[in-house]
Amino acid sequence: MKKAAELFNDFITKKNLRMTPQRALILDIFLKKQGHISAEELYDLVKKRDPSIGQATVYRMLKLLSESGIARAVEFGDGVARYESHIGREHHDHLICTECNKEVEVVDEDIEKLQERLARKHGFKLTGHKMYLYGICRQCQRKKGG
Amino acid sequence: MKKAAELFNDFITKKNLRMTPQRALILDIFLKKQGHISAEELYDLVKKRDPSIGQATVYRMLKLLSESGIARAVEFGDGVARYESHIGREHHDHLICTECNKEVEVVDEDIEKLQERLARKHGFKLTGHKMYLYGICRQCQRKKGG
DNA sequence: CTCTATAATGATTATCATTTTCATATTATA
DNA sequence: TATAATATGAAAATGATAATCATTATAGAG
Repeated sequence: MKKAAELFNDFITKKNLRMTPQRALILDIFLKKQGHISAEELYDLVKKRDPSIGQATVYRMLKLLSESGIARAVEFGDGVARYESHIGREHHDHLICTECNKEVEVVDEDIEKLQERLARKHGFKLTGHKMYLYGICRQCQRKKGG
Repeated sequence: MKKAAELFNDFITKKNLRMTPQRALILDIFLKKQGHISAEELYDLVKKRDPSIGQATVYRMLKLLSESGIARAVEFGDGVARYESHIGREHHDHLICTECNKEVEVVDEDIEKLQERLARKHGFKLTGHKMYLYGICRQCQRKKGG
């Protein structure tokens, strides 16, 4: 938690921006929330603690969090941007059940290595990736079978 | 080309929908366009051939194309949905240069196998995936270096 | 071929997430 | 504190997509 707050302060300073109570509160709430969160969900949480904060501020803050590398966007293809904390968390990809929308965070070192290799083969220097695996989870397979 | 048109006809029939000149034209243009295309880009192309076609029809058609398995959505995270032909084309993933937005279609059989394995490990039956690799292409690396 | 029920069309409006605007308030600093 | 720049919140604007609805076109029955 502390590390992220420091990182954000560094970012703010470097960019000649300013720390404000609103930003501090939004950062705090964002970091405490695990998993992914949309701007609106975050706004709802923020409002509970300070109803005077506007949602434009939340949107603006999410942009700053992304730029600073503290948050990163996760696309689910439903037209809503979601963000997750990118600091103090392991990198992971997403395994999603297309029946019940359950989501599991996964990592596979071998895949990561092959991604590097694949990019290099095409002359690219890999800087990041997003991988979404879609399938049917155990429970939903049972449901369908029964 | 022919195969996709037949597939769409089968889909249309099975769903008790109807083939129309508009749908035929949009399908034709969609199939001829390689790479990915947004609803608006497709609409612009369609308008050139028949200015009377409305964009609602294009949106509706893209939905049908997705449902029928002829098109599939590609997310680029810029808030615009793009589609690409999914028939008569090899499956592929995307390698994108974050500097110049150049995009290369890639496939790696080893990665595909590991994805299967990873999903299975979590009890999922894999039905599909999306993988986006982000990096800096050769030219842009040079540019930065020079 | 004609009739008929139903689906498709296109123009328009609505929706929903996100961004911008702008007047006001707050901040860091001199 | 005074000042210049940035941040805020409310509201309006935007942009992509979806829904509405009156009209038109289609497939199949006869």
